[in-house]
Amino acid sequence: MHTPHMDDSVCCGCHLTPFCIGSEKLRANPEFDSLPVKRRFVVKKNERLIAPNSHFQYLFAIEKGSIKTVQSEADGGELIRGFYFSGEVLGYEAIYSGRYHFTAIALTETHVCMLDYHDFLYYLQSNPELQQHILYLISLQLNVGSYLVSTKADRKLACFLLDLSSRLHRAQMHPEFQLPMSRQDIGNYLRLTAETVSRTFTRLQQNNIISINNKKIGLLKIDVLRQIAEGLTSVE
Amino acid sequence: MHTPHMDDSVCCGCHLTPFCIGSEKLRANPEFDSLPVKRRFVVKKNERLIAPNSHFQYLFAIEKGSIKTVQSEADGGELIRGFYFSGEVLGYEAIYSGRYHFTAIALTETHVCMLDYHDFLYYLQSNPELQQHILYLISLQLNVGSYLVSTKADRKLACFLLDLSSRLHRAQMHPEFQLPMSRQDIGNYLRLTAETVSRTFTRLQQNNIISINNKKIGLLKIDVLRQIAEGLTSVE
DNA sequence: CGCTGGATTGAGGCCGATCAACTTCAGTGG
DNA sequence: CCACTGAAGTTGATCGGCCTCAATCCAGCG
Repeated sequence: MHTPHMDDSVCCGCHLTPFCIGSEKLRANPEFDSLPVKRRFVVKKNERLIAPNSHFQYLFAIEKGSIKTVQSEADGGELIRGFYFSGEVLGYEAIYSGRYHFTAIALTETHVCMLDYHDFLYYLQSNPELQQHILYLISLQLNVGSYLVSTKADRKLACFLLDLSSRLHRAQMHPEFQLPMSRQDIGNYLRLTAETVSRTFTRLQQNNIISINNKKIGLLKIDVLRQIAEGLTSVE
Repeated sequence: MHTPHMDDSVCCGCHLTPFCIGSEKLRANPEFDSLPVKRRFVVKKNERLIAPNSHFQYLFAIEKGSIKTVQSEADGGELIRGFYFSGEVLGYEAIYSGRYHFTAIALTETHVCMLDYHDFLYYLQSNPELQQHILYLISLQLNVGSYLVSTKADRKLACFLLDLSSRLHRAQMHPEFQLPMSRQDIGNYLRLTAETVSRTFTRLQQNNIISINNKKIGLLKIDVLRQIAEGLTSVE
């Protein structure tokens, strides 16, 4: 991990905020402890947050920014396991094995909170609401990226764009947004080549379903995009 | 759900057994409560355990047998989301939405325990060890089926067979086993056609990497199979 | 201004889907 | 026990979509 510098800005929150310092609830009931946040810091673009195969110790809450987790394959290829955006929590996959079987890299400047997992477990004991909430969050995680199994490229990309449009802005659906990752990253995630991603974007644009200008995406016909995402239509 | 009949046989356990009736630990410390098991019953082959889109209320622990979860798609196709075998627990995916977005069907006669989720949460409060254990189990679940994103058919199937060989017998790796599901089910899970599954099996057999006789599988060269699973080699 | 890496576009080949024929298997009833 | 039947599995021929490789375009930046 590159030497991160501490973050003294105002926290804009994450999925664990209800249990964290300064939440409404905790201010009203100072007898409750807050989540044991180890420290907050900033990871710069293209810097590494987690080294591959390193020992699992922390969950990372992303306050602001975007992260990719990358698994290098035996054949030399790189597989992107997931993208994580503002508000989301990263690291659950590593609990079972005690190791992060991936590298985590910031796609944009990213503000992160570290939560020591053992402290977290200890805090969990005294907080049944968090017990329920954490099961909810991991359950959500189990359903993320289920569209990866689609076979058609246009379907995968339609799902991907719809997914991004709601996750990039803290679950608020936005029809316009900036792609934080490259075509290659998208391809590595969806198991397509960058060329196929590019071609499919072009076709979607030619049909006026999306607009695309480098990394700037606009969803023009969301209903059509949803139909493609469900496999009911194709482009061209 | 078809009218299930109660199971009065001896329990052979599941991933939650350490917290359940009759475990070593609980017999030694009778002051601890046991997990609130609602009831045990048997689901016959091809019968339904969970109706599609039904309200989430229970986690299901599979004591013995095999289950598939099926999601019907808008285009009429059927996607198999997962297979569950002896010892495994089914239902985490439904926590976040409060609904099972799938059908669960028994592939073979299956013995199941129902756990009411609200009772489970209540029990969880008083049991930090279970808190830790359940996070471990769901973390494991997050990593199941990660090989689905492979692009090549032989690679998917190699991963699938290795996965099955260890999961079918309570995490004990067995080089010989019986496939509980059809070629079509395998295809729907791996996003291949039944024809491709059949052809790939045949090629693996011709190279003496596996033996296959209808549903009976033997893994002859596990090291080679692992290489294929990692994308280092192909068949033929 | 040229450099560099990402993005786009084009031509050709391969793998898995599709469609169809055939074989094998499991279950049923005579 | 065998004959029948429908489902599951295998095998073959063809087609199409994505990959591959290569050239070009473009944006950001010194």
